[in-house]
Amino acid sequence: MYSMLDLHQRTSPLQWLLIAVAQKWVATLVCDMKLDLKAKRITQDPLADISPWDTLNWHSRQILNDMSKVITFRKETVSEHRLFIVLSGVMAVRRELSDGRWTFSTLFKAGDIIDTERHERIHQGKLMALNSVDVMLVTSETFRQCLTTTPDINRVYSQVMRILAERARDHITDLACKTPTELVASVLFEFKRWPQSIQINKSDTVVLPISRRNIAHYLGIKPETISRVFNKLETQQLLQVPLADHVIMLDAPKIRQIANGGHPRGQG
Amino acid sequence: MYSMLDLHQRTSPLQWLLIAVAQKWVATLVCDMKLDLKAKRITQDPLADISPWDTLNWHSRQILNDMSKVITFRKETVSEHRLFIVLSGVMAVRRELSDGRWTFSTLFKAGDIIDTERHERIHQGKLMALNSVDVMLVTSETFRQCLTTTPDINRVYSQVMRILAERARDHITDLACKTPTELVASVLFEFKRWPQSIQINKSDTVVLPISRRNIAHYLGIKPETISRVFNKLETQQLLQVPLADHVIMLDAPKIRQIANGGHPRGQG
DNA sequence: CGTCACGTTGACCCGTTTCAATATTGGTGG
DNA sequence: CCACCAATATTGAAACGGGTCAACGTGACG
Repeated sequence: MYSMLDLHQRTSPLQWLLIAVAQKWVATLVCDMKLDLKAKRITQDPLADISPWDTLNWHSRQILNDMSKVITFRKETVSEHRLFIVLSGVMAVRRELSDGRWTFSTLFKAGDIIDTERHERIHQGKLMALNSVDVMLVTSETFRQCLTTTPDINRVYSQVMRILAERARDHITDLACKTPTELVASVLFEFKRWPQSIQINKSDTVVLPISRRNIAHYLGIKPETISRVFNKLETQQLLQVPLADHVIMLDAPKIRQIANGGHPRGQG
Repeated sequence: MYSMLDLHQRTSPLQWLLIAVAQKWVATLVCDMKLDLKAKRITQDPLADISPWDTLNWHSRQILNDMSKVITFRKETVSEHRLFIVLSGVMAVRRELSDGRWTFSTLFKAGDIIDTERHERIHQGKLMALNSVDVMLVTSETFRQCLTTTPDINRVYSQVMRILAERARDHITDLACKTPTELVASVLFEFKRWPQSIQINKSDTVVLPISRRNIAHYLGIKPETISRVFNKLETQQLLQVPLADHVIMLDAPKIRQIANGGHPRGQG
């Protein structure tokens, strides 16, 4: 940049050309630097793009970033940490019965905060990464203190916790009354709302973020049943399954209707 | 009291008798007054006896009491309030599907805080009293502000919220993998942990705090199934059901084992 | 005494699980 | 690039479990 200013002092036609070329080159260089800076800023402030943490003011995010570090769980990893924010991927609480049956009681996606520190009771289940998962690790004491000192963070924290409680109640409702067909229809819409890792322009395409086997464990049914449900819905022209993890909703309203209880027992 | 002192000034045998009678009368009167005072204190500080709110210091409880009022929901009442602490009785979130099926997704007992204020989504289900329920009503703004200004209250609040989240995950696990027999066994222990309205000296007796019909809706099964399960467990000498809402555990360890997954499909 | 809600019992049957076999996918290394 | 393996997904057949429905018993209440 300084050399460019120097060039300006003594101008000749050739030099003008050189200057023009140099300017262009420098411009692209600066542009690249800006992009690089932006990329760097994003990696340093990963919450900026994740709802609802993007509603934090810059200062609050700065506090959070300063007290935390970003780490990655590889697929199938069990986390010993019990307090962090999910940045990408899917984590789950795996809970087991004594004879080996188990379920994913909760799924956590980007933006969710996982706060399952032990209180009096011991067994809470394992925290597992179903994908490669980026998380933002915070230390318990600092974070708890920060919740009392920074109302902005407390606001978002309690908002997320209430959304999670609401999702849990949704899930309970599903498990308690829905038939497998309705369960699958519901979970399609649940995944549809999630931030898709692969951006699909077709808005009616849902990318299943986890394997069907894991979906089955989340819904409390068997993988075979999920397969049969997809078959049935496909023959009814309600959806298409071009790939194992891609579902195209052909008749979203009808699927929505099924998800809300439109397929009780005794309707084939 | 003053008149009694007056009597003391001029003593005669008859007066002594009168004094004695009067003293006794006054004593019982004072005693009654003390009881009354104590009752009044309890009604003024209802959190003093309810875990985990009893761990609050006196000052914090005073703050909570000052900002709130105690009201009673009668049985079957639907509450429009969405933020309060349960003092006695059982409340539930009733959620429905479009075709009439419904479940109690969450049960709230004494000590639980109900904080289901709406965020972006609309339908969260109805808050219902399954009993006569005393609650401590707080105004949202005051309470939220208080959470930021009083760490003591914030501590208990987040403790309760985490316990509730944990209970939700328990419930999800139950619904997702357990057979009806295991569900019923589980719910017996859940109720066993609750503060019993009627104190039973026999520690192995569980008083069902809600009707079997409602238990069925909570567990996502039918009342008929619950009845059959009790029959089966009774013929296996594991428990006794002297009254419809009293269950005596004859073999608590075995029932515990069943609750944790000791009765999968295919075991009769 | 009638009504109503709740709980119980029995018979039947649909649907999900179970089990087994096969097809498909994805990853690894030659 | 292909072969190979493991994990996952699919398909079929059979069995059992809990849902459904109907009828009856019971207790609370006016």
